[in-house]
Amino acid sequence: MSIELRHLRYFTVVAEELHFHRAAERLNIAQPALSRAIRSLEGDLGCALLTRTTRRVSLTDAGRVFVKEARAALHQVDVATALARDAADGKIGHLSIGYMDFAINGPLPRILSEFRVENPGIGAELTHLWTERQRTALVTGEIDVGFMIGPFDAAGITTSVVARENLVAVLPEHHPLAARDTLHLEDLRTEPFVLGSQDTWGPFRRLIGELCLDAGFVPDVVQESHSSDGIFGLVAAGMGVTLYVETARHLSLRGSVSRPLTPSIAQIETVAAWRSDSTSAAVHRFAEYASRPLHEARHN
Amino acid sequence: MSIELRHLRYFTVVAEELHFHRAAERLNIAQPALSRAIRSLEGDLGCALLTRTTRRVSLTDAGRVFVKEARAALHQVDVATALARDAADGKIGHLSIGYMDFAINGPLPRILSEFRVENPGIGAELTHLWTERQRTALVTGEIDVGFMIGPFDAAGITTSVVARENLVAVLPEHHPLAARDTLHLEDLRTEPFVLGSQDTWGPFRRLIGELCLDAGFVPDVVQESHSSDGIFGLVAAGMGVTLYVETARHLSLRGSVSRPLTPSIAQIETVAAWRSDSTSAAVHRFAEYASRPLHEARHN
DNA sequence: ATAACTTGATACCTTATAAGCATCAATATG
DNA sequence: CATATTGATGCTTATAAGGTATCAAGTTAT
Repeated sequence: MSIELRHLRYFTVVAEELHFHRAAERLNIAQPALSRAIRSLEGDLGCALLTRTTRRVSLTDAGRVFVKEARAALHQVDVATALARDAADGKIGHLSIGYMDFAINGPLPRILSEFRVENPGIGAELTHLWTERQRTALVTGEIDVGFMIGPFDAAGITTSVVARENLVAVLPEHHPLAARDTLHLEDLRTEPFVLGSQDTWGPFRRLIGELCLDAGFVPDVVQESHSSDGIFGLVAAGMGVTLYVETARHLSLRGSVSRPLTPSIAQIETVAAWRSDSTSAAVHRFAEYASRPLHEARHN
Repeated sequence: MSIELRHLRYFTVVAEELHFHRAAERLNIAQPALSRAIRSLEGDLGCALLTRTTRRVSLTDAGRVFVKEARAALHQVDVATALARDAADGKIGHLSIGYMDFAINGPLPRILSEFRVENPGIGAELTHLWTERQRTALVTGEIDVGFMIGPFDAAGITTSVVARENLVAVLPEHHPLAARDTLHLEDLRTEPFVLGSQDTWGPFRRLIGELCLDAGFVPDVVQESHSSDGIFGLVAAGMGVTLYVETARHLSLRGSVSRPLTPSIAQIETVAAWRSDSTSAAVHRFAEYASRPLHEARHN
């Protein structure tokens, strides 16, 4: 027979007691069973761990070394079980989170920091991915949770709206329209537009296209950029105007200003999304946070 | 049932194969036995380690954590067995060695360094103890090996002569007798003597007393010192002469000179001693070195 | 010196449990 | 829809772990 934890458990107690009867009592077994178990252990090791006279038991050098290491092994098993249970409870784990600009400039930092405080054992890895890329990454398992423009209805995916924001117009700071407190979308009819590139800002581009159509014009897109920073930079440079979510106010807008659109023509939803069948307890824990009522998650 | 190494061994293989049949084959057991063992492990842990469809097996978060830790535990057991065997073979261990001046200035450094090179796993702790103190320390187990003035015949103690040296006379460098190449013991009849203190240099003092008596005089001891350095210092200061073993030549003797005694009147034995019944393999290994034929151990 | 006690080992038997075999249900695959 | 693959289940057997009684060797007390 090979060495089993039973042997280690027994031996560590014998090494402590240096007395088979007392050790057997502590272990709730009979003394002969203990004697045999230790002999079998010694047989497997191929060396004596104890020197026994009929009256006294003492550790050999090998025994002294072995108790120490055996205790370490037993402890390692305890660690293994404890960590497995923690992992199952979601106390430890790992989350791969995808995010896009609206989320990272909006609700994500607060959700994430609260989550990290209450779940210090869960590591999070953030990856910047545009909305449509996140949708496939979720399905392939590349990311566990995605923060994207909603809505996103797909089989096997659960979503939760983490922000619902109005649109604002963003203008170069010396633009004539910047003099007004609020704007109508129609006011932008003849303005050149700076928008996110079609491939990476697809859903938002489509939404804006629809809204403009409703307002009776097709936006004249003169510049595109992949990043929010790029868009704001182009606006600040006077290349055109753009539409963005309210969180734009939180960004540093050197050279550009944002103006609310009246009446409120649309609300942009940012949703958190995860696989409904996720076995990861870390995801379940995170889902709780992302599912908290919106009024807790909003600043406005 | 509690968790056993069997469970860890099985699970790590299943986690590698992600296939019960292949894993069972590698483990040389039947697949149902493996299925049951893993389920029992999961039961003990209180959480699932694997998600199984009838077609595919994959690790849960807990499973991923657990394989890692389980492998560490198994490795720790391997380490424990390997170290126990090494300890039994005397490849690792610890030696507490007592020494007195003649030994540390003579054969001990060479023996010890050879031993350390060939037995890197055995740690040695050196303690300076005068001969008689070593004899009790050996019996009480305070030290494992002693290097002392021989002979030492006692029940349960094995000794080996590691050096056999002639006496030399040590004189202040400007002493009239220093002009001669060799001396007779009788030449020192009227000289003041510097000797080791009676309590710590007992055996050597007695020996010198006897030799002087044989030569027809009682040495006039004017100064005593506990240490060799002290004795040589006093001699160099012109306080008197002393007798020492030949290794004195290897000491830095500023202000003192040594002269062979003719005819050779006695040989001082330095012996290594250890308990004959020592269970320590490290002691057995060391005993081999200390028992090597004397001609290998001598420089003169 | 000897009786009484303590301690680990042994013999024999029982119980627990791990493993094997045959088979099943679920589900991919062509 | 037939076939093959996969993990689970029921039943039986084999193994080994445990218990009781007892022993032999050594220690302690009288």
